[in-house]
Amino acid sequence: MGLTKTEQYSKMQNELAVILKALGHPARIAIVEYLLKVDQCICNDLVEELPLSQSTISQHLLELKQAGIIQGTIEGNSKCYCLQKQNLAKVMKFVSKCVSSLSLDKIKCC
Amino acid sequence: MGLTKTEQYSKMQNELAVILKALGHPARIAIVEYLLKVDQCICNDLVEELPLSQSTISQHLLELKQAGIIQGTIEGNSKCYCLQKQNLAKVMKFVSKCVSSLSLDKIKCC
DNA sequence: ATTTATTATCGTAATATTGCAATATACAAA
DNA sequence: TTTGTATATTGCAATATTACGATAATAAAT
Repeated sequence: MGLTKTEQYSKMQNELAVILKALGHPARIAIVEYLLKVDQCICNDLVEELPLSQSTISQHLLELKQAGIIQGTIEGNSKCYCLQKQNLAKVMKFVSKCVSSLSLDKIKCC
Repeated sequence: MGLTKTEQYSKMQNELAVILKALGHPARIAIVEYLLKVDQCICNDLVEELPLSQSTISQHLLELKQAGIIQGTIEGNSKCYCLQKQNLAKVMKFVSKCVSSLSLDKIKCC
């Protein structure tokens, strides 16, 4: 098999999974953290920052972009990348729902 | 290659990536949401809830457990699963850092 | 002791991911 | 027009993931 049964889950579950999966790699975490620090950057900045080749970083950027975590706009002969609020807010909402119900000690655990 | 260069990133970046990756699958999102609803459950409850075989669900539960998102304790001849606060809080902290810096409109974007 | 219920593990197949080098594309500047 | 800069794409190899059926392991119940 090797195929996720996407059609069996809700739209929200699939969307969340895509976003979280995109964030589920140390290089992409590093990219997001770098963007938090410098606000915006081009691909080449990351080539100097991370221990990966240019082509690999370009692919990680594409994955983050397709998940809606970053946006990239053409600027001259380079491309400016920055974070996108919307989808990070989705994760925030999900996780805070988890954590808040846990911290209220409502949950009877084992 | 096909191998993530784990040793090149910080401990925090790797830990976060593991947790987020574990949450990056609709079935595992569904499991977490189900646990939020029912507090605790056994594997068989999920077999009736999700469109997956018992063995597949068992593997998803293992992955969530290894990432520290849930815990499972033996209870008679079954196993009781429930959410674990600690690691969800880690994600929460990361994402809220992202979102807060974005919502403050501090970021100059493209 | 045997059956039943619950979960884990093994083996397998299909697909996806990770990473790089090489190449292609696009634009700016000389 | 050629050169340089920045990014994307392609092709490939190694590894990981997803899912299932079959089988094992464990404990409770009959």
